[in-house]
Amino acid sequence: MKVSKSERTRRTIVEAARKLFGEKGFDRTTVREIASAAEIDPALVIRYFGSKDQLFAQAAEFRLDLPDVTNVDRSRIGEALVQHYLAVWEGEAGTGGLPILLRSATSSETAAEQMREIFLRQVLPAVRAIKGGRGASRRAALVASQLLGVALCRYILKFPPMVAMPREMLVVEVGRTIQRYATGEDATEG
Amino acid sequence: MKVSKSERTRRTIVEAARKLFGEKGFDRTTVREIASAAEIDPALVIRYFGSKDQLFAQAAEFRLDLPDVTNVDRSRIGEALVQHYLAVWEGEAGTGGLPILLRSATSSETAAEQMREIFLRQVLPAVRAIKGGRGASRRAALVASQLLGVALCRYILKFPPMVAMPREMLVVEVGRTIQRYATGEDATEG
DNA sequence: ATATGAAGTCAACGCCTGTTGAAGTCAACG
DNA sequence: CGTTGACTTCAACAGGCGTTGACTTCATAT
Repeated sequence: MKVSKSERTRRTIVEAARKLFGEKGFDRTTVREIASAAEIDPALVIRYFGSKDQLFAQAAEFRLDLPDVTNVDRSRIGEALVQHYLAVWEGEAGTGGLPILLRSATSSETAAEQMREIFLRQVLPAVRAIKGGRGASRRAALVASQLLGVALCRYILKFPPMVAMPREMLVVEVGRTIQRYATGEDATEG
Repeated sequence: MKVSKSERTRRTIVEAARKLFGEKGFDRTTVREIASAAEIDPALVIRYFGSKDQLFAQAAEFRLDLPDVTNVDRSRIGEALVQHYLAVWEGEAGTGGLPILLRSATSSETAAEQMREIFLRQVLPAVRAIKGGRGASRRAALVASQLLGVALCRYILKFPPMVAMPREMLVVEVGRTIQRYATGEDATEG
């Protein structure tokens, strides 16, 4: 079963939208720009997705896919999480859901709400799986704060030392923090 | 020497601008809204500040005023920094420079550049003062990532557990992380 | 009282935005 | 060939934006 022509255009539009939303955020991306990048008419964007907001909602959808850490060396859980997280950010190269949301969530309540959803449905369960208990939601929030902070400084604000830092160093340094937040205990040395 | 009338209006405008920029970011705040909040004509805003961008630049200016930690118990430097940082955020209640910049820096390169300036001129020197050495800029970047991440989750994205967490708990938990990043060593217990 | 200059208002410009409905194109099918 | 139906374009609307220049208001100083 081949994909219909309309389905192909839909995807072209979403791809263009992802790229632009991820680079400039919701407000600074216009329907006309998206259409131009997809080499079609602006009206078609609306016809396919109803409105700019609905297109954004669709473009921003994604799964964080935190790795299963139940069979990872317990003292290396933090590193494993950071490793995966950075790979997600660098892999999707501006077309992924996280950059899109982070770029827009500081000024759009809708996007902020989507971030809270992701925290609730994807980060919190993962942290709970590592170590349950009454403090799980707090620990998850601390984990999220450190991970989002790293992405903010490295990929969005582009603080030079943060950009220059090799990935492995981040994995080790930030990994230790995540380890403590997620498990409640410090990582053992080297 | 009394303040002239024009000076008073100038300040009214900046105050209104600070409030709105801090709540909704640069793009979603209009000159007309600012004027309306200041109870004057939109044209006056431009007359006084030249353009919306110049008004923003002025409204976003601020000093982080990181405390002098040279005479603080060395094992409590992290806590002291977090304590001060949270006080800044909660004190300025949406009218301070940091919320304004953070709300806009994800989609405005100008605002992002201002954030890099603050990192360079205010955070980096403070971290260097605690412990110099070749890794100071990296450690400062890690400090910034954690602090900005906390503000993002607590004041902007409003992750419920992060909002609910008492300030003292944040000071202790995040303080430990900042302690390690800033000094290169862990905090001693209790 | 009248002139002066600052302080503030008004209406409008040109531009860009998301969105709409009618018209057009083109391949598939009777 | 002619007609359908999916796919796409075109031109335009209504509204909001930052910004401008001419006008009014008003306190002050001569």
